Amino acid sequence: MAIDSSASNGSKGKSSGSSGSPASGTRRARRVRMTGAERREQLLDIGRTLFAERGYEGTSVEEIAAKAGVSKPVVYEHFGGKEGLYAVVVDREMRQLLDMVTGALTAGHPRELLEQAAFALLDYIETFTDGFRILVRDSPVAQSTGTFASLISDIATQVEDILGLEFKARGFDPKLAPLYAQALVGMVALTGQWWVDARKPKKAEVAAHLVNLAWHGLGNLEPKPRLIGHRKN
Amino acid sequence: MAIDSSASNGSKGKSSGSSGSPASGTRRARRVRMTGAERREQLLDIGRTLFAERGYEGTSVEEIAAKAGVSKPVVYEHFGGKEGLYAVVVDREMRQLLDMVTGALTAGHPRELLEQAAFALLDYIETFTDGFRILVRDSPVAQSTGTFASLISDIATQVEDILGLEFKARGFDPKLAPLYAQALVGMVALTGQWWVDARKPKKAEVAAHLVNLAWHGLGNLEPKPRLIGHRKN
DNA sequence: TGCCATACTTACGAGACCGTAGGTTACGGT
DNA sequence: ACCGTAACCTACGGTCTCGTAAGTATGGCA
Repeated sequence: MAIDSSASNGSKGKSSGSSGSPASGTRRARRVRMTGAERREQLLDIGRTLFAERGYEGTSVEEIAAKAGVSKPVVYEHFGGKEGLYAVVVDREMRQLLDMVTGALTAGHPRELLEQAAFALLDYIETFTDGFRILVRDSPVAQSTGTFASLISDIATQVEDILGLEFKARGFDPKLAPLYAQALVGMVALTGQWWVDARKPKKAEVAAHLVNLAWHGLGNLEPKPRLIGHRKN
Repeated sequence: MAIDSSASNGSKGKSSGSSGSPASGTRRARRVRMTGAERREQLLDIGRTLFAERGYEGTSVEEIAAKAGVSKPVVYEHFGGKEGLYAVVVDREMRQLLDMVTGALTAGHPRELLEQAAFALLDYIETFTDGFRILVRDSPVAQSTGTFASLISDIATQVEDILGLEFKARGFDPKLAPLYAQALVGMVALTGQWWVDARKPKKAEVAAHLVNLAWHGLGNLEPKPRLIGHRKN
């Protein structure tokens, strides 16, 4: 419950490294038996992958353990069970996504905020695809919190606040802010979900077009939208 | 494989009706033993409800049978198994939704099309909430077809065609049509998902605002958007 | 070198669930 | 009143999975 370094060593099977600078403290690199923390991270990694591709119920503890090269009780030792592991995986992903999006929603002009948030979400999706897949799927445990819908709503709430202010300043009904917030977030989220598979335009371009649509509308689309902040990747 | 009447008698448990005009042909109303078709419809109804709230893997055949007041083999008799029943449920829902949306995408002006499609989706969500929940969840069987993503893509493809023409006429790159189509569909779909729970503004109003956003953009929002076609419910 | 904590294993109990074999009851026509 | 068919049931085999009990190896440290 304390470790939070996103180390994520991608070792699978039992192949051992060749040489190596000592990774942590006085420990040697080549070994089968891991530190508690190392094993924990490895299990989280594997769990995330499997949960992403098979869902919660479709993944068995034995499978996770096997892929990590250990036996079931190890998993129970670390996380108390399947739900425990799943909870940690989901929690970390939600944190990650929320941090990225929230971080993007701090600058100034609403249009910039929109642009940054859209880009941030796409960035998260690209970087943590498995996590995104897990969040999109339905969480069996913890209906109230932990759902993707609740996460989306969480983000939407932040957008709401921004929109609410803007609406007030422009004389619109602020009660409609949630609706528009939801629509905007939904637009970006589902576009992201689509973009996960068909990565046709580049991330920045997708973001630019999303902003274009959201800001100008179909009636006044710009032919060649550009992001204000210049991003490369 | 032939019945398609959406009768959906909501009988649960074993309580028998009181009086009653004969429902079909010469049969009496009060009876425990149903016709094959009746039982089939009932099982589909119950299955849809349970799948909607617990997901595919979270629902057991025994549970479905129990809720219908019969035993497992009846389910196997009708649908050959859990997957069979699920497949029929999903198929019907996809058909329903696709019909409604496709039907809404036949008129003339793009803006009208957008308006009608948005309304159609909201209408489907309101009327067949359970079905929508099932479609939104992930289908375990049949990865290629049957997924919500594929359905969304299916709808998005139709929107693509419309947008593609419009883009060409306006001198935009038609290759971007998929992106904008996905964004629009995503906007409406996730707003609908949100609206399922918090039914705050009325359906028509939501549709009007969605059209407002999609058409004018945040930069040129109309204060009081109205639907062109006047709908009541 | 021997000890001891930590990492890890084998083996198993308990329960859930799918799917089926074979038998039973009610309904409708004759 | 009888009989066949369609609807339905009890009971069970087999598989899968979670979770636990009890025992084994490994590696640092006195």
